[in-house]
Formats: sequence, C-alpha cells, structure tokens
Amino acid sequence: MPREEGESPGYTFFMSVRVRFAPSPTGRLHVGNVRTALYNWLFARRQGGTFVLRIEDTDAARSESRFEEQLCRDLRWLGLQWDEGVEVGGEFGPYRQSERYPLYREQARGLLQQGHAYRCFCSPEELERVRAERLAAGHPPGYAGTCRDLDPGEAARRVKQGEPAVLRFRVREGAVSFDDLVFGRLEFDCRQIGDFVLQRSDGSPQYNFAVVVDDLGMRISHVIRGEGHVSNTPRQLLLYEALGEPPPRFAHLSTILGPDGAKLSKRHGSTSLGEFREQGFAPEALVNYLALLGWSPEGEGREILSREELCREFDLSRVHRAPAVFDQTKLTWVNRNHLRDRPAAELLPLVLPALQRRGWVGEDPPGPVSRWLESLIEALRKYLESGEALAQAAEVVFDFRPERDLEQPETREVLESDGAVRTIRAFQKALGGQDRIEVVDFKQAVKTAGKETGVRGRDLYHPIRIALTGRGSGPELDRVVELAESGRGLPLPSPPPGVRQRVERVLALLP
RNA sequence: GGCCCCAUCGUCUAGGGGACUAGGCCGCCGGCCUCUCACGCCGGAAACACGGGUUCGAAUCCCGUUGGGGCUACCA
Repeated sequence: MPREEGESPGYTFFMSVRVRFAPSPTGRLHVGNVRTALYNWLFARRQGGTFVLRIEDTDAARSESRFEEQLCRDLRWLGLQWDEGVEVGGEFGPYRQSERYPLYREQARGLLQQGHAYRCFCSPEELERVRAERLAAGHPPGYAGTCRDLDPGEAARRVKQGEPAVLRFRVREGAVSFDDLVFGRLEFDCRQIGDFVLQRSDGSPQYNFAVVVDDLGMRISHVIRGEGHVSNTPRQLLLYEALGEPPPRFAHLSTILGPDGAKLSKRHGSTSLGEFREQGFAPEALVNYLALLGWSPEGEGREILSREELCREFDLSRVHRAPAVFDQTKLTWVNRNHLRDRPAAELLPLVLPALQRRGWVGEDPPGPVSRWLESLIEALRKYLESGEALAQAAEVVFDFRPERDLEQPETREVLESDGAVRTIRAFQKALGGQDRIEVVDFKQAVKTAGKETGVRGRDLYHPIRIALTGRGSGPELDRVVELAESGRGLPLPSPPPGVRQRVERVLALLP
C-alpha cells in the first residue's frame, strides 16, 4: 500500500536515522513485539541507521531483571542485534528507564516552572468517582481539572508539608496532528485528552513523559511502535511542543490477531518467541514470516526472503494498515523452505533438543553419535517442518515397540492379509547371517523373499515395513535399514535395534 | 458512552480510475510420482462487506451503514 509521504523527508539527509525498540521486561517476548522489533531493525538496516534497545522498567512491581536477560537473549537469537542500548552501551545512556530518574526530574522541574505542568492532590478514589460521573454524563472520562488552577505557591507549600501529589501536564486547547508513516495524517482534539500525569506521587515518571524525555535524549528520529500507541502520540506531541523540541516521525503498526480475529494471546497456542525456538524453528524463518505479516516486497510470488533481501527492501510505505492474522501453518511452510537446503550438520542444533526431550539422545553426544544423527536428519529431511516435527518422524527409528504397534487396526489388517507373515519369514531367512546388513543386502533379501513367495510390490514391501518399524508408513525402507544398522552399536541411552532384531521381535509376536 | 483506526479468496497479500475475465503465497480439493506417509511437480475451487454518490468508466475517489480493532489509568 504505497503512500506519498515516504520515510525519507529532506531532513534525513543531514539527520541520522535512529530508531528504538523499548519493551517492558514483564514477560517473554511476544510475536507482536517481535515484529515491532524486527520492523525497527529492518528500517535501521535499510536506512543505514542506528537501532537502540531501551528497557522501560518504570513499573517496578511487574518488571524483573530475568525477563530483561531473556529478552536480550531472544533478540540476539533472532539476529536482531542492537547497536546501542542495554548490555552494549552507547553515548546516550543509561538505557534502562529506572536509571534515568534524574533526567526525568530535571525536565519535570522545567515544565513546572514554565507552567506547563502543575501539582494535583486529588486522591485516586476522588479521581475514580469523578471519572464515573463524567462517563455517566456522556463526557470524555479524562481528568476534570480540579487542581488545574491551584496557586503554585500554595501547592508547593502543601508538597513541602508532605501531602502526596502527582505532576500533571496542562493540555492546551485546539488540536494536534501529525503524519503517520503508515496511517497517514491523523488529527486529535485536545478536549479529548485531559491533563495527564507526568510524575506519580512516588516521583516515578509516567509512561508518556519518560518516553518523550528518552526519545529526545537518545536522539530518536523515527518512533516505530504498536498501534495501541497512536492515542498516546498526541500527548507526546504536546510534550515535545512544551519542551520546545521537534518531535520525531511516527509509524504505527497494526495489531497481530489470532485465527479467531481477536488479539493474539496465549489461548491461540504458541505466541512467545521462546516457544518457537524450542519447537525448532529457524530464526531466519521467523524473521521472514514476521516481515511478511503486514508488509510485502515489490514483485509477485516472493515469499521466501533472506535477511539480506529484507534489509535491502524493507519499506515503511508498504506496511499494511489492517490487523493481520498470525498463521502458524504458513510459518511452518516458511520454516521448511529455509531448512530445506541446509546441510544436516547445521540442522542438528535445531533438532537435537527435541530428540533429547524424548530421552533418545543424551547430553553432549559424542562425535560418532552426532554424525549418525546427521544421517538421521538427512534421511528424514522430508519431514523437516521444524526440529520438533523431525524428532516426531524419528519415532520409526527410536521408538520401536511392536507389542504396542501391532495392536493398531491398520497394522493388524496388513499382517492378517494373505501371505504377509509368510513374506516376513521369507525375508528373515533371506537376510542371512552376516553381522552388518548393508542396504544392498537388504535389497537382495527383499528380492529373494519376493521370488520365494511370489509376492510383489505393495504386498511385498508393506509387511516388511511393519516388521522393521511397526508402522504402515514412514521414510524409504532403505533409509530405515541404514539408520537401524548404523545406529545399533552407538552409545545412546537406548540404542535403536538392528534389522535382524526388529524382525525377530515382530515374528515372536506373530502366529 | 466518547475519540481514533481498519475492511480484496478461509489466511497473508498484489492493486495508486481503463492494463481486472481481480494476480501470487499458505491452506483446501484433484491428479502425477511412489512399497507407505510425506516431499516434489501439475491442475482446480475460492474474494473486492453492504448502500449511496462522483465519473464516459470505480476494487481503486467521497459519504453513510455494518462489522472488526485500539484508546479512554498514579500500566506500558
């Protein structure tokens, strides 16, 4: 959806592009926030700008440092390294709001002195009562202005005496407008706004105030954030105005929805970045899919894009305004495309955790085991939608339990068909007595069994497949043989049985 | 309640008044391949929310309706 106002107005030629991602450390990184971070990062890379990571932890009750650490780890895992901010430093720090209180206090003092702000002594209960009244009368529920015209000297005296007070911003009359880089021109009537809080009674800064002081202090040129903030923008614009500073450009991003059209939340399944990492999704795939959720490159049929292509082409003017529905099925498809041509050795870290969770592989597998696992991945490649999906497909190798599988109706049906058991016996006999069964030996044995029983094609392979895996479907039998034989002597928690062992165990259960 | 935003196949989207018989990806359905499930390849069904304008001509511009979302805090 291209628009006239691009993101490169004249002044960017002499003013450098600086963007920021400013999460609150109150939980795991959510895909909606990840996309915001990604768009900021892509915009910075495309424009040759700086990507800043700032932590908004003014809500002391909900903020935890472990969430901050996790957040940084998640961002790095995704490959969204920040140029400036927490953990890496920079010349406009500190980058944690809890460490910037002196800065907020200084600006608050200035605003108070110039009359842009005033003390308010209203109690929360009083405020709540007035709000309910105004709402009932059909008025905007904003602050009624009770303390607006208190004498400043009198107010200062009450504060000195220890009376709790907040600092409120005196909203002017008229309207505020701005050109949003994705939504276009937006205008707000100041009567809708109401005098908002700058500083709480405990002295901590309120969100809108802290953001403006920080964005100014960090020389942010473009604020790219969630749509929920468009209604905060006029408040912030008013603050820039009072502070006598030019505001940055704004770009708001629509919300990400779940399949039912409601805002994406836990009940829709996986929503945190960590969950996708644990399921064995590649960071490149997440980046690719999330970039496409609300944005599209120029040209048709371009779905699989590398990080480099995205950096080269990302463009705020093509960002969609409507909310987008998160579709894990498509993410899976994108993931498969990114994994498809990757060497098995690179895939191992993605698959290994899922294998370990199932208890099939121990911690720190030794070299021979790793090499075998690589051949496993190679053999099961077609099932590689994610590390988790591949591990599930590996059941045919690790989870051989004929006692259980032979009870399945579909398996029984095959085994009860004419000549099935006879075919398996003939196959067992044809395997011969050598220690290790190679694929050629296996092929020969199938052939011999076929000749002996007169069975061919499906009727020949199907019983043998069941004898080897306990299941009616799975990867090519050659592959299964290869894996079972090469894996049987390996130092695994419970090494997979070899071909002969499998056939024996199945036959033992058969009449 | 008030204010703001949004609206193309089930989903993500292309679309800038005539190139639209509305294109592409995912998913779905069918076929091919094949010892099986899958992978892959080929084909198919599937949308401009509705009503009014403006115009020679509207998916595209305007107004309204409906539907969805956001905000309306001493949260961020």
